[in-house]
Amino acid sequence: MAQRGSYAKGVAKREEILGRALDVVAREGLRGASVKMIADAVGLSQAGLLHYFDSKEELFTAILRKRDELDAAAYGPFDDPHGSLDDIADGFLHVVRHNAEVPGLVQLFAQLSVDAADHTHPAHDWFLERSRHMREGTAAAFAASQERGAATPALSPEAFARILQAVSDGLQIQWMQEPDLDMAGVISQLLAALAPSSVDAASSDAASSDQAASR
Amino acid sequence: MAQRGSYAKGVAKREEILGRALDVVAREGLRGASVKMIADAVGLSQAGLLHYFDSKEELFTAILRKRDELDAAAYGPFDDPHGSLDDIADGFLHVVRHNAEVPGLVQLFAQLSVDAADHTHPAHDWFLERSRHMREGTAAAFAASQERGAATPALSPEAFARILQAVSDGLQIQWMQEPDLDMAGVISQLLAALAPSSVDAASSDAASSDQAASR
DNA sequence: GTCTATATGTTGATAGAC
DNA sequence: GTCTATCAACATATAGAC
Repeated sequence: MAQRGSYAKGVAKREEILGRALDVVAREGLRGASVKMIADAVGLSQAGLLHYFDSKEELFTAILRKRDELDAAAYGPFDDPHGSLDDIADGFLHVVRHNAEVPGLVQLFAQLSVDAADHTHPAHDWFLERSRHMREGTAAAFAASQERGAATPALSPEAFARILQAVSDGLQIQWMQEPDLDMAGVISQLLAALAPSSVDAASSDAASSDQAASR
Repeated sequence: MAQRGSYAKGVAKREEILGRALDVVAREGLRGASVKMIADAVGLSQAGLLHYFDSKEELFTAILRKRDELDAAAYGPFDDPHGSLDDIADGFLHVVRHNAEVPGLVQLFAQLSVDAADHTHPAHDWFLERSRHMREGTAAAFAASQERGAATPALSPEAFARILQAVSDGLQIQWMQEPDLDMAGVISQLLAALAPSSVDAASSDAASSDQAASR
């Protein structure tokens, strides 16, 4: 079963590099992230690193992709179109809380979000697709919750999904500026206001998260 | 009264440059804004422009400051701590709708928001202060609205202010990626769900804004 | 597969002529 | 007050040795 040849090995090494890059970026943060910084961090030369990733944008996108992968594994796929709103809210809040421990990734995500708004940016389509996919699951779950009478009828499911996503992205920017901000606490309150039933379970294990919605 | 000396002239010229820069940036858009781009746009050399603004950051911050100033003049100070939630929502939605016509400013704001998260960035304090100031007015108005029973009690005023601001910032990023997105429509729906009375007046003159919350 | 060395471009800022 | 010319610093990407 031992795979032979450079292809499998290259892929494995690429994964290993990604894992290490993720670690370093998450911990150290990264302002004006450059290829060289990551290369140094993972113990390769800049050219050596670009042997695995053809361009800066591809590298950074791969890091975020890996992050999504790990988050989904750890906290469940919170974009599952068949999940209940409770489950989605629960997974979502876990991810948000986790984000507060990886400032470098939040910073990288925010920076790339802005850069990738350019329609010619290599990561543009990935961001669009990720966005759309996440909203679809959220909207479906919200619609189901509305039918049960558990969520407010004042909002269209699409608007709710947009809002949840926008709040999350926007809070990350505020949090980068004010690290004391309790992102999960604010989102919990929003969910409690719009879809009361979805929060009871999700925030029961996070009694500390509503101490300060803002400060 | 004709002021003499280079100081007054310098200030006037600086203002004129700012106005022109705002115009061009707003209309043409601006990706990865550089000093040279703006210099070209306003018809100066790069060095000529930096004669009025000592650094790149100061220039960009001045442009956004000017934008706030003009918005406040056109749509009222939506951060007035004594305004009603109706007035604030009204002004806020006007600004949001206006933003959809000045993509370059939205892009510049988003870019600088991320950059200025760095605590050593020259515009860091300005962003913090602007943020805090806006939220204060919103929170106070929301609290008053709650007391009248017009807004949901499920949310603390501080959380509401945070949410409104985060949604606004987050939607701008989504909108940069999907220009069809109706930012004001989404925000209207959110306000309708959280503080019903504040929307009736504010969105009555914008019947077209709820055609599509998302697309 | 990984390195060193480098090509090539851009940036923000400064010096000095006019 | 505005320009041209130039600067050093840094980026990404590539070529070629090993």
